[in-house]
Amino acid sequence: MKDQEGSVTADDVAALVGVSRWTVNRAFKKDASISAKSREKVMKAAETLGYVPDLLATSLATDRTNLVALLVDDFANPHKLVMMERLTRILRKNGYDTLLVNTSDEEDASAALLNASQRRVDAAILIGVSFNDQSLETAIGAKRVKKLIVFARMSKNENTISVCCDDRAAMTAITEHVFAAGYRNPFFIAGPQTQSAHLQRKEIFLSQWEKTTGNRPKFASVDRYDPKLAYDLVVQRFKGAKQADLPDVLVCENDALALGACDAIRYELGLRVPEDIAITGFDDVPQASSPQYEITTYRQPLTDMANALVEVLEGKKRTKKLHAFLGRLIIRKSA
Amino acid sequence: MKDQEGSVTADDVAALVGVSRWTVNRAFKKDASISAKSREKVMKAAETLGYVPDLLATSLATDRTNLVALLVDDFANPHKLVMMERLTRILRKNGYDTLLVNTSDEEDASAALLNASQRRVDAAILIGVSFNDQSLETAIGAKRVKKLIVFARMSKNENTISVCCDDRAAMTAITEHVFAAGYRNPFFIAGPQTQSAHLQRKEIFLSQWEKTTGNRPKFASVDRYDPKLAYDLVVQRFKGAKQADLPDVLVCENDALALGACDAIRYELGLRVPEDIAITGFDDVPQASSPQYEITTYRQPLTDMANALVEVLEGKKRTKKLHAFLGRLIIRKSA
DNA sequence: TTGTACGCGTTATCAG
DNA sequence: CTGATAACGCGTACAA
Repeated sequence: MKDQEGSVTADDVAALVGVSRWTVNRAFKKDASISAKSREKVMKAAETLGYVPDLLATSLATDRTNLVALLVDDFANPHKLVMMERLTRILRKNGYDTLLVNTSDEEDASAALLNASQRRVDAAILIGVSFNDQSLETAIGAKRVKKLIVFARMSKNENTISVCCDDRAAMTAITEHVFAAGYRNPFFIAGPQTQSAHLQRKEIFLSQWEKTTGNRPKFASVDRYDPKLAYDLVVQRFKGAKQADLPDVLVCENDALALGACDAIRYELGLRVPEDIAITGFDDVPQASSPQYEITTYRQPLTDMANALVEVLEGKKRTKKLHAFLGRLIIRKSA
Repeated sequence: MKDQEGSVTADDVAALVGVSRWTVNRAFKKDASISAKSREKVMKAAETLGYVPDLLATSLATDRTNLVALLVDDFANPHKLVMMERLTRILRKNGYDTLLVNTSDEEDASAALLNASQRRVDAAILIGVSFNDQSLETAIGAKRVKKLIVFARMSKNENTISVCCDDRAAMTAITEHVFAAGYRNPFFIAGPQTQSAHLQRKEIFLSQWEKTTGNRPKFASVDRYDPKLAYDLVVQRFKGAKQADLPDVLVCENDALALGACDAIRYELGLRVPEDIAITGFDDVPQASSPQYEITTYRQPLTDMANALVEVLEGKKRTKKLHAFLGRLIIRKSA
């Protein structure tokens, strides 16, 4: 026999006030036809009883959960922390709660997604990368997930909506800056290459650079956005290389890679940044502005993007497949 | 008129198989009395129809959601990313989903907590710091939250369960190491001081050091676990100070602070780490092992802690108020 | 403005 | 082992 069992229902309040349960419900509904007097009485009683509507029951009845699943897979990328903070805050401000789904473990990924769908999330938001194209298809195919949104990336998938930064404008700005700064021998470090959640940064940079200078830069990619992997890549690729074979600037797909690359240049190649090899990143993670790094980077308009995301959730925006926003180039010392 | 409306219910499956809805349900329940044959038929039909039990309805009926709220407030601390990854993964492995609640905005905090409780989470897990003592009290008082667990911290609150690292053992190890390494003039940098989710590191270090050497170290604290704040603190406190007034080691409450302090020593004071001033941290965040920092730190047994957390959720562990685990000192170059 | 069936999809429990 | 009834807490639609 537990205490009074925490669960106060609308009936309890109704009984106390002396009205029907539905009147109580109306009191909690924004634009319901109820007399101010009734509402006031109800609210007061609710207060003393500690009643609040049960979202579980509400969701079950309305088929709207106000819950979204946030699928994340690369926890090694510090930018994820920034994104999560911004997204959860703005979503909450708009009445949404966030289910954090860790899909870094391939096996669990589909199970996790399935589970989220079983909770009838209003939408699934991908802010990961290497999310299995296959299970994504499955999820959509089964229509279990009402909306699938790819955040901060493009998606070629037909059934998906992308809310992201305008990569073309961004990389153009970076390219122009790098060129104007006098660098002539860039090397591009890319992240994982997937179909479902794609980034065009590499392609855009390569073609822009080729258009400008006539030659196509070399590049390489790593499997995850993990500074350590970028570190290893730089070591393996450039340690002991002849001066002539070294690039004069490393254009990185994002800061996570840039940070690792920067460490490698200094501690493994024994060279200086930017004097010997310059670096650019993307995202403007907090670390990028640390005096140790001072990475020249590009800041995504996260708030705009998050707000657009909300609009997509509410169905305000037309079912446009792509919502792209302009960010800002942040010039620091690294390039 | 939407398509077939995604929502396949047990009734649909039942109709297809030619049994009652309850038989279908039993097929999905681990230890239900149902013939193997029936189950097989049901499962096959479910597969083709794409049926999975609805967790909303299940929760409503069972009063168990298998959902926990993760309350986070200091997103500037990179260790949070590590914790979130570990927790979500282990929770999921044990059948729990995670609601990520951002409480960094004071105003939203209580609303967010209330909202989580309206979803009937099985427990609320605090991995933040400056969580408002007041709203915590409110939450517990209203009995809206069944279990309140403070992760990676101590809590003086009676109605709370702590799952954390043994700070006494940890700080003892750090103290001994620092002393053995020959440092004699330490300065402690602490984080925010709250009641609800407390850390004893400062107190323990101060008393241990005093016991060993006879003098009590000086210390200072910042409002958030943000490298930038530690950076500013070091600058403000030591920039331009006389050699004699400088400590020979900065013992930091965690890596977030250590990283910022390290930057300040090098870039603002123009000194070397560890030659001029050494540093120790806590948590062993990924960055701490970067060649730029090489921070001597202490790694919490996160997996053990997460598993203990699960046991608390399942009610296996006695309602012990505190569950502490032993971590490991990681010695690097910074001290 | 207020009150009344009925349904949302599942589980617990009892009858057959 | 299987079918049926009640209940979880609330929303919609309609009637009063």
